[in-house]
Amino acid sequence: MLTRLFNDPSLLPSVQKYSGWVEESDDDDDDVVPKVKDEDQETHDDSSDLIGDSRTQSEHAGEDDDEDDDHDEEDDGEDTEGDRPKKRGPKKRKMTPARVERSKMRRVKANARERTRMHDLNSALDNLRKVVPCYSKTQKLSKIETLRLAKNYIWALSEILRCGKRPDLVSYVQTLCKGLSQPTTNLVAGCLQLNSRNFLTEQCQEGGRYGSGSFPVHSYPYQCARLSSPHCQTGSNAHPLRTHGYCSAYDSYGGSGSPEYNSPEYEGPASPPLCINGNFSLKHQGSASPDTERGSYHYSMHYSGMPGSRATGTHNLVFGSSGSRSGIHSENVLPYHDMHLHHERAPVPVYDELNAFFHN
DNA sequence: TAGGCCATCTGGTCCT
DNA sequence: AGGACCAGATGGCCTA
Repeated sequence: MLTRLFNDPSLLPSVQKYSGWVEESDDDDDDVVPKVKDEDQETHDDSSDLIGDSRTQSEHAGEDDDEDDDHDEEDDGEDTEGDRPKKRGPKKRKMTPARVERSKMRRVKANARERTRMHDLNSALDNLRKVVPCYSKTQKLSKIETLRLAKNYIWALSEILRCGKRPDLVSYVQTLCKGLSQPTTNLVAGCLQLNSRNFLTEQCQEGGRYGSGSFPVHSYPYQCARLSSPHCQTGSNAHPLRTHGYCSAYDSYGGSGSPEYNSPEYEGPASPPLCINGNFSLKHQGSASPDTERGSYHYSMHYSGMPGSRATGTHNLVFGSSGSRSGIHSENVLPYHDMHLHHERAPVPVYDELNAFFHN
C-alpha cells in the first residue's frame, strides 16, 4: 500500500492525511482510525522524502497562485514543455493548498460516510443473524456464513411452505448446512439437536451428492449430548457448543429455566424456533398461551405479509426421507432465482398453518 | 505462524 | 458537485 501511495501522485492527499490528520478528523469518533494513524505515522514520516518528490509536481507548483484556488491551470509551460505536443483531454487543475484542503475534507467526509454505510450494513447483518437458526451473541457467525445460512434457511422454509409437509430433520439440517463451513455446520447441527456425525455419515453414504468435500466425516468433534435429552443440560458442559455460548432455538424457547435465559451473554431475540424434530411442541408445555404467543410472534413476524392461501402440496418433496432427498438442490444445480419461481408457482400457507407444522 | 475474518481507507464509477 | 456503491489494499485480531 505504501508503495502504491508513494508511486501514485494522485494519492497524495491520502498520504498527507495519514501524516497529519489527527486534527482534521472532525466527525470521526471511531477508535480504529487513530490506531491506524499512529501506526503509520512513523512509516510515512520515513517516506516523507518520497512524498516530497510528488508534491513538487502538484502542490509546490500550486503554491505560486494559492491566492486564487479556482484559477485553472493554464499554459504554464507544462503542456508545451519542450517540443512535445500539447496534452489532450481535460486540463488538470493545479492543486492549490485550498483545493488540496477541500479534497482532503471531501475524503474525510467520504470516509465517514463509508464507515456509516458499513456500520449500517453490519447492523442489518446482525439483524439477519438473529432470525436465522443458531443465533449467538457471544460467538457470531461470520458475515459470509450468515448470508449462506440465511439463504439456505429461506430455501428450506420456502420448501416447507411449498410442500406443506414437515421435513425430516436430517434433510432439513443438510439443507441448512449446504455450503457452510465445518464449524458452522457443527453449530447448526448442534443447535438443531442433530448429531452432526450421524448426519454426515448419512450424507456420505449418499455418494457425496451435496459435494463430497463439503462435509468430511472426520474431525467432527461435537457429539450432540442432547440427542437423548431434549433439554439443555443446565449447569453442565456436556455439549461443547454450549461452552461457546450457543443454545439451540429449542433451548431458548422451551427451556425457560435454562441459564441462557438469565445469562448476560445471551441477550436479544433468539433464533427462530424451527426445530423440526417434534421437540418444538415443548413450547406448549403447561399453558399454551404464552408459548403459543411466543411462537406466533415469531412466525407472524416472519410471514406477516403472506397471503392467506393454502399450500397445494402437490410438488415434489424436497424434505422427504432418503428416497426423495434428491430434491435437495445444490447451489450449483438450482440457481437462486429458481427458488423464487417456486413462490410464484405455488401459493404459500398462512403462518398459523405453518405453525401447525411444528406444533403437533 | 498461517489463515480467516474484520474494519477502515481509498479511488473509481454511476447517478442525481 | 456530491453522494452511494463497489472493490482492492492494508493492517489488526484471533485461533488452530
